[in-house]
Amino acid sequence: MNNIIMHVDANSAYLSWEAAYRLQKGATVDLRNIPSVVGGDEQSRHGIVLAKSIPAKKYDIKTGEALFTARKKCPNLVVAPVRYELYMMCHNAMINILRDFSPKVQVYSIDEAFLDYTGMQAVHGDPVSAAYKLKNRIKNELGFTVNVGISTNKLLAKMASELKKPDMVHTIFPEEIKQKMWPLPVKELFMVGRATAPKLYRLNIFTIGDLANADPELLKYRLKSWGKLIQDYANGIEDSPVSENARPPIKGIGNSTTIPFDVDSMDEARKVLLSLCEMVGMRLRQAGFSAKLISVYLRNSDLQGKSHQRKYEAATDDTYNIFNLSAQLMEELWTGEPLRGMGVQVSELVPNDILQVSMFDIPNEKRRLLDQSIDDIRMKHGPKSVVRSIFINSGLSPITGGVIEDFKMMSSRF
DNA sequence: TCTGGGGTCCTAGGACCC
DNA sequence: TCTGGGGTCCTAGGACCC
Repeated sequence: MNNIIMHVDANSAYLSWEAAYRLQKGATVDLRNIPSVVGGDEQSRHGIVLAKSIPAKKYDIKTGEALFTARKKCPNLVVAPVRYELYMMCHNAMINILRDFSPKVQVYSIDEAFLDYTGMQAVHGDPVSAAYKLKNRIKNELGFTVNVGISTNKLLAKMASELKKPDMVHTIFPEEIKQKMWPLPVKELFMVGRATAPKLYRLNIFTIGDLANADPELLKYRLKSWGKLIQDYANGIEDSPVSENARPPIKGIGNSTTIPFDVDSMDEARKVLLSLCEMVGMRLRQAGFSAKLISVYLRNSDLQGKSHQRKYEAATDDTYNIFNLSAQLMEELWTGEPLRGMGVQVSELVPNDILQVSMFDIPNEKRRLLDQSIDDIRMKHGPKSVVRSIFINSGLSPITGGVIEDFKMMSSRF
């Protein structure tokens, strides 16, 4: 018997959620019906479009583009600020409804999830009518719309949910691939991004169908293993399971930020780094891991990025250690050009409970207790309740990044 | 006036060892 | 001074996703 998989995708998630929230608060205008976007704060150089309404799309406004250019395309564009706590609430409410339709739900991102409907027909009826019920329940109870894609695997379900939007149910069953998926531009295929698409164009591959029927040897020669992966996808071949709640163990924790002004002194650079390390350290300790690999990322005013990393035999979760090691890496990497952005990433994580060495390290033990009590206060009273004095009057945030509680992105691959 | 922030996975090339 | 190949580890960068 065939599997039945659904993919549920909230339409223009951040924007719809903001719109629903405003209506609930008594707003008279629905952001979804006017040209509007959710975007960052331009004053602190975080000014990009994160989500757009359908009317905004008509002005050719694109997700990821600068707010400035978006407003040039549409002078009366409404810009709403980012509100992650709201998004988390909407996410949770949406997932709870999905769980009523099947116990096997895989959260894929903040606004997408897979649902394994195999064997659920006896309870909720045929897949298409169940999908309509699900979609309408979300619309009626939560006030926003979703697209539902239905097929026999995750790839096809996801491709189906991305057909016409919003508020729609689509199927792409294997026998429908040729008719519904092959005519689409090849860049619409999952895993064909802005680097792969031009390579395919040069091979005269313009549609998903072209890719499906291309010479496998040619693809292998030009695109290595990637060629095989995307050709399989073009043919609807994919068989990863819907893995409910099985959160894969985290591999790394990173924080990066665009600084409101270009940094050109070592002193300032160290402060930014420290504010990033504070959050990395806290999240690392909260997750119960220590890290062996530390990596620093710098971005200059031309938006060129570079990184430098080093592996340490002694794993650490100590903010002070992480900061010192990353500061050293930064000094080795930085040639003094003005910096627009910086990042710190730790990986090669070791669970603290199997790590004993640092327990015997008395000087570290003292700092460990300090970190722990600061974490406790910050968890209770907010991340900025304890602030290092060097940040006072610095124009810099004393702690940056990752406030979004316990939310984890899944792998970008199935 | 330019383009955020969080992830995962893969690959190329060099170092080093046998 | 010149001559191998294989395996593994490491780093930097690039690919993709939302």
